[in-house]
Amino acid sequence: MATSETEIKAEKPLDFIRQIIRDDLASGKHKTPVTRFPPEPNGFLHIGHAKSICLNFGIALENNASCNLRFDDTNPSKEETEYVESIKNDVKWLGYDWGDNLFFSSDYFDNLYDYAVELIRMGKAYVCCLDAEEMREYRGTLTEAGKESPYRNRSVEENIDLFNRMKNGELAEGSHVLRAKIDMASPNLNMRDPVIYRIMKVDHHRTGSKWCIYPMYDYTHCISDALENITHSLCTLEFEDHRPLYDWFLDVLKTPAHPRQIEFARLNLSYTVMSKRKLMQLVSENLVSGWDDPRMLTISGLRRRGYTPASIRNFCDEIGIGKRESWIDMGVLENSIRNDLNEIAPRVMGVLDPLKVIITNYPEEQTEEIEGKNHPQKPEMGTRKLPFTREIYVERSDFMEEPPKKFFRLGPGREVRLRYAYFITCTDFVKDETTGEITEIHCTYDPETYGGNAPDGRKVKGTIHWVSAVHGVPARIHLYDRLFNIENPDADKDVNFKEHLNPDSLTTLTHSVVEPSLAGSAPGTRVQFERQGYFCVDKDSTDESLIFNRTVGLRDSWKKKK
RNA sequence: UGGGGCGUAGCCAAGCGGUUAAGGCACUGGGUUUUGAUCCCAGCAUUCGGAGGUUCGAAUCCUCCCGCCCCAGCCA
Repeated sequence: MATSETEIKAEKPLDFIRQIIRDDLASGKHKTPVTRFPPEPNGFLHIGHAKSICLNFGIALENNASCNLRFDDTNPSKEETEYVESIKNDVKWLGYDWGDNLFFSSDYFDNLYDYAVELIRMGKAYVCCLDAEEMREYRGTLTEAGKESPYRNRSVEENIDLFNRMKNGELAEGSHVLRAKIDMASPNLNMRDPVIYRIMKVDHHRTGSKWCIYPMYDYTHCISDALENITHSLCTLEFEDHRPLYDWFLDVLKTPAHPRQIEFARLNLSYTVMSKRKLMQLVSENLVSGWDDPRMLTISGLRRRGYTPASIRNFCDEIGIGKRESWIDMGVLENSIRNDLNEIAPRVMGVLDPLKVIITNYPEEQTEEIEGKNHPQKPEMGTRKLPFTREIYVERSDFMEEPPKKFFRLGPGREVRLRYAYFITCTDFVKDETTGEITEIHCTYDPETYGGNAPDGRKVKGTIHWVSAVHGVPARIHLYDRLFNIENPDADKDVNFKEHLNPDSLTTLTHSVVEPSLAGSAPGTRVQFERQGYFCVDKDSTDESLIFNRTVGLRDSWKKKK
């Protein structure tokens, strides 16, 4: 087992980042890699973050190295402790461990301040009094160089004094910023004297009221990486233009280490949105039930939906790491959870939309205990007893009054197998003439077919699932479909993404009946309802009121054909 | 029309001057099956955005062209 796994890993080609790391190790540039996952605590983690988490922690694991969890908390106006806890929880749930390496950018506020003073002393930074509007004008455009700020050549002393007064809260928000002195004519806008500190008279979730100036991302991130001795700082493509700035700070400040920033493409999934802002909007406008709504592609949503950590890790592994902006089909994610659940989920029977069947030749008071396999390919998963009675429920969709030829289920005069039980033949049905609804069907069973085989060798094409009407346990079932009804809800800039919300993304079934072995199932329990799909007991489920969430349906080639 | 990136099948993605251009998803056909599931087997790019060039040999190197993405927050 261990051998075959390592063989598989050895065969799998390395992505370009792992190749770089392998080369850096081979050349002796680094003894061991150190990575980091740097979320901003301003929202919940989603499947896109999982890609980054699996990359960074995965590299650490493969190299027996460490990956730091660092909260990038430089903007106290947007960040909250609540998110810190949810993020830690989600990373842990995904199966990763940062050990003692839990950090916050705010841990480095003192260092960052000292480095800023050093920049000023070197004549590489200055306090600028341009307001936001003016600064934009001075910055120039994509095709025209910017103009130098009139404050660009203040003396070191004046800059030190002003920066000090910024820090001491003597100056108003927006009135002054500290800027790096680089090159207003650079074709890279990030190099046109970027702001490195701004005044924000806001309490910080960790440092309280200690600071009223806060450092900007570009300045903070590279130095934080250097202070933590990160070797490879992995981020998404939009930061490619920031790399020269990343390197500039570290070169000028001569930090003890100079990590290498490498950019990779972020994950895009069809039929969903991935930006934290939009997810936040869905939550705050109650378009979903919360961050953990099972339709949300947040880690907590996927967890509640029934996804396993392994399935998410496999998914991330499968989609690979590259620099092309790609769109992954939702089916790939669904496939990864099916693959995992197919192996581990016990099979059970549950009738989502019940239709009563009366087996007219079965004794009224009789109950038989029929044995069902918990997994047809894995006898080690054991068996369970299924009570069989004269009245049972079957799936409404398993009966048709006028079935087409290829319909291998119940219809007038047709014979099917009840899974693990008997062959039954439909003899009659009752229909509500006003609504046209079939209210019950009558069948006879063949006592010779106990267990599901006919001694005379006769075959049936269909096997359907069932639950005893007297022993069945009522349940509420949530069926989920994609949250949006078009592949890319963000594509059209003129149409709000919310216009594309799928009105049928949630279907609640309140009259479902499941087999009695499921009574009292604990939240988080995952099963396969045979012929239906994989389901997970919802966190709000109780012994009195069972709730199942459909994680994903089974592949259905019959539905496809229709 | 500045700068930085990216183009291999319907969707991902290997490939790193000499291979029949990996693999997965999807799709199609067949087999097994007491889940129309799973599993198994087979098929699925004479061609790598386009055009030239270098070379005995190019998806891989060079040139030009085309297309797409990102950048003008005191957000990250």
